[in-house]
Amino acid sequence: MDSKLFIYNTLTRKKEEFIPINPGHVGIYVCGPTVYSDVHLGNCRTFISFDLIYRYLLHLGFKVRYVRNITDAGHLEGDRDEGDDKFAKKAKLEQLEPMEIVQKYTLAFRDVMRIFNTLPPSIEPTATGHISEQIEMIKQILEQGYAYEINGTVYFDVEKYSKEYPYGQLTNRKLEDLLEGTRELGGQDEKRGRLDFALWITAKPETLMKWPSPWGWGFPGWHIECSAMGRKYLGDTFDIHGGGMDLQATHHTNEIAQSQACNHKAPVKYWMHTNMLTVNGARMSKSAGNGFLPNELFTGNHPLLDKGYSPMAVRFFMLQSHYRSTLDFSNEALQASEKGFQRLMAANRILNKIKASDKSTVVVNDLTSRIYDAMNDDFNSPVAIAVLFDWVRNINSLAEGKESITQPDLDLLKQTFRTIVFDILGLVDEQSEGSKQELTSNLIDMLLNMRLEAKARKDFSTSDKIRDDLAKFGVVVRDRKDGFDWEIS
RNA sequence: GGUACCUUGGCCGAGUGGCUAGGCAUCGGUCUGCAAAACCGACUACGGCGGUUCGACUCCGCCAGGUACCUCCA
Repeated sequence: MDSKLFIYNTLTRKKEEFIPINPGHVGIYVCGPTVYSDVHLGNCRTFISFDLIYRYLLHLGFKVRYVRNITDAGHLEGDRDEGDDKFAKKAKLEQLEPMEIVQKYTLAFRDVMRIFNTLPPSIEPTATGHISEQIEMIKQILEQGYAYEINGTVYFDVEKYSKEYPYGQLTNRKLEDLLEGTRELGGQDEKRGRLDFALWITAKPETLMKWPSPWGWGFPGWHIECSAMGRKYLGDTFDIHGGGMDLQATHHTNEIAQSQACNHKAPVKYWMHTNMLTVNGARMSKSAGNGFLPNELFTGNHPLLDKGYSPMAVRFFMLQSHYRSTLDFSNEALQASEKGFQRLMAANRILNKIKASDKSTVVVNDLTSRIYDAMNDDFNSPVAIAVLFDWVRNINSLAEGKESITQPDLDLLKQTFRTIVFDILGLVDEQSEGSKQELTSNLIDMLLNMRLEAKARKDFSTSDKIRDDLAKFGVVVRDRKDGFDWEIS
């Protein structure tokens, strides 16, 4: 492909041509979940978006190292340093060891990711597994004079840093504005500057997860893990760093500051941020209590849901909007996507029934080029899906003989269509999976062949009975000119 | 309060200075023993008020409404 890939870079607020640092290779870091509770659908959206991005980069032939961390340490509640550690708090609540909490929710997270058919990252590093790297980085930042220690806690000196580097560049803000916007913090604060944040936090007697450090027993601040692990696995400067938009202002801003202060290099070339999933216009979040758990969605067991939705219908729903747009979550929207998704899958099956002829009235290359145009424009999956639906129409017309296609073109169409749908968009035809399904499908075929015979001898009462009985089990039958078609509703 | 962003047809959602995605729903028609599916066709929108322009939904300004961030959250 000689067409160019463009990526919207939060740093410059523009779409920029993607030029990897090392030709042919891409290093990408995505902020993963904090595993002290179940991930909700909003979290899933971000990881599904980056899965699309990962898949497309792979498709383009890049050798990609995709790093997505698991945050399993630290994370104070509130910006004051007297907050509780999330893991310790949750551990107390569930009467478990903090690492039991971590294990439980890490496994649950991976299950959910698998259900949504996301590819596993190349490396999934944990914060607790990289304490020494984080301590090392903090030492380096201290040595360079961008941090200070007070009573075993190490703070990053934002004001000193901002004299040399643009601190608020990721959100296009000036330091003065940020200072102005900082709220009054109640109580005493040992930090020198209002914007300073902790790199290392001293352990209190009740702190459960703590490690020895040059500053005594403690645990790492939230932001340092990504700086340390990104550097370790992807280098001082790497290609893409991603995460949800909610991380942009604080987490990523501080990450840049730490890395820059330590390495004196911009850590990342392209910053990518995915937008929020909303419910009735408001952001889905843990604290707001409007989160949906994946399982509630699959089963429909939630007051706001009319019914359950399959994982692939949900994935498709998410891919139908652009990753930088908010996406509003509703029954109607979900149902529309579910039907569209089924139509797409049906077209894929119909593809197998098309017979080649001696000339083509459709231009397969149109599909290919339009898909690349869409995806190269900042991974525009909704436009790609629109193109796919134009071809759903073509595929149906081909099956009905209204259009014709040669064998080489048909082979190309099948290959292209499936590459897009399954490899790039990462969808799965849930209906055609597994051996049990195969048996079911054979049984249904058998019954429908009997029905065909009944119809041939005009025994419509029998043929209707077969159809109606199948309908009772949820099998929808459709007659076709050359036989039949069915699906499980 | 500060800083950004958003407002598209019944719903969801792309996008562009002129050629007006797509999905779902709805209404006609074709096909069918009936039904469904499929196909064909219809419905042609861009918050309000000004401005720039030959021309704006797309650019600028103001207003209204909304959202996010500034505090843990993808």
